[in-house]
Amino acid sequence: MHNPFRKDEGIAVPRAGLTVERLVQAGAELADEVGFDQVTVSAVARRFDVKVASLYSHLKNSHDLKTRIALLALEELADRSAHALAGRAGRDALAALAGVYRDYAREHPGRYAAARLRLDPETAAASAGVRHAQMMRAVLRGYGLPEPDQTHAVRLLGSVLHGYVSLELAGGFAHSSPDAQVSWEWILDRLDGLLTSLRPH
Amino acid sequence: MHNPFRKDEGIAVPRAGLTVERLVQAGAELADEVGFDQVTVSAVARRFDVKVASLYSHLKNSHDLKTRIALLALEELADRSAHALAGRAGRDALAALAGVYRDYAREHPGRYAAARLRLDPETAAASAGVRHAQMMRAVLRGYGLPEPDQTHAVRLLGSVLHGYVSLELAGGFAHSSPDAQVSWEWILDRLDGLLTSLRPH
DNA sequence: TGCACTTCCCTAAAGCCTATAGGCAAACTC
DNA sequence: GAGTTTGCCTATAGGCTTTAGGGAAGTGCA
Repeated sequence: MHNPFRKDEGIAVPRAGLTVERLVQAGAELADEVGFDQVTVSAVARRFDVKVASLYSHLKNSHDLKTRIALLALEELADRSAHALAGRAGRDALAALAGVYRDYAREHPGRYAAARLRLDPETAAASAGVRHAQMMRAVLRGYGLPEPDQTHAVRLLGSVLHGYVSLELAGGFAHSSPDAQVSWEWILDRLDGLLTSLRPH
Repeated sequence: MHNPFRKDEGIAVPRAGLTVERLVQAGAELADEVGFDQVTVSAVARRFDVKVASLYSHLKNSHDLKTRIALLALEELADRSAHALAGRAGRDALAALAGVYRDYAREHPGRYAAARLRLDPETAAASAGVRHAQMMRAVLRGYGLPEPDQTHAVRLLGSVLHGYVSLELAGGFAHSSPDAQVSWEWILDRLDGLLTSLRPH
């Protein structure tokens, strides 16, 4: 697979070149293919055609692997969000951010599930989760809401995005009309209207 | 625990009285205590002070156990919802339904997680999930929305409820002001206002 | 009451996963 | 090229899942 040399029946067995980064990357791919809860140290070892014990010099344990995959997913999602938000404001920014979440979840369901992993406070504080919060606030700042409305709106927006994407990923809207895409746009329109109507004048 | 007789060092070892119902009930309690993903056939067997293999005459496999816990949770949640909705309409009904979801998730986090388990189509179709959909539509019917708006609104409502409850359960709103309760009410108010404004006149 | 039959929980065993300890050889350092 | 470090290995132990088969407690009927 990743290192064809390792399966040779010859005498020389080159090293597999394992690094934490490669392991986490492989774990993320595995998550997208078979589901985040199916990601296991054993499965990743199998991908590299290497014995399981070999991974334990790179990873503390199974939870460590999953946490790192979660952090990777949060980074990727934050990067995409930052890129999509550049130069946008208002409804445009809202739609861009929402689109990033939805697309990421559909392209990388396993990673998206990983990003929902509950992190311990210190890890969370050092993660890209902070950037997510900042960007969400940035989008809402465009609507000029006073506090505490802005905070409430952050929570509403977070709930809608996460909730919709989760339900769609779980197949909740499949095989029923109207198409999920139409509802998505309808929801964004209503959300935009709501936020706009909250601006003090 | 459930059957003190079984640990007696005496000769007679009475039967444990295992039934699918008791196993599922114990599994649900276990889920609330240690998390749904920690629910295992072994752990349930331990609760009844019984060997693991004994459970396999009552349960097909581990997945069967989890599915049954999910179905139990869906039933309980649907029952509570039906009770809470009786005689209510409009904003009242909306708040009642939302309150049931939120309270259930906080009282029974493991069961709530179980309720989010992805069921195969036939199982889902025969589950209380159907009642959930009906009740959500019933709440929205009170707002007199035309189609396809009503469907969009069902999806929005589902997303907000599930999203908010998930995020709160994951600790997303803990240790930050304003209090999650305040945001919750704010969100319900906005949602009610939004739905009301959509009614054709 | 006695006997057959069913039900219930058991022991045994195999397979996969996590995790730790210790070993040998490849790769780097000087 | 010798010494050190690094990287992947074997071996091992414990936990969870699942199947196969056995023995004893309960049930029904003569």
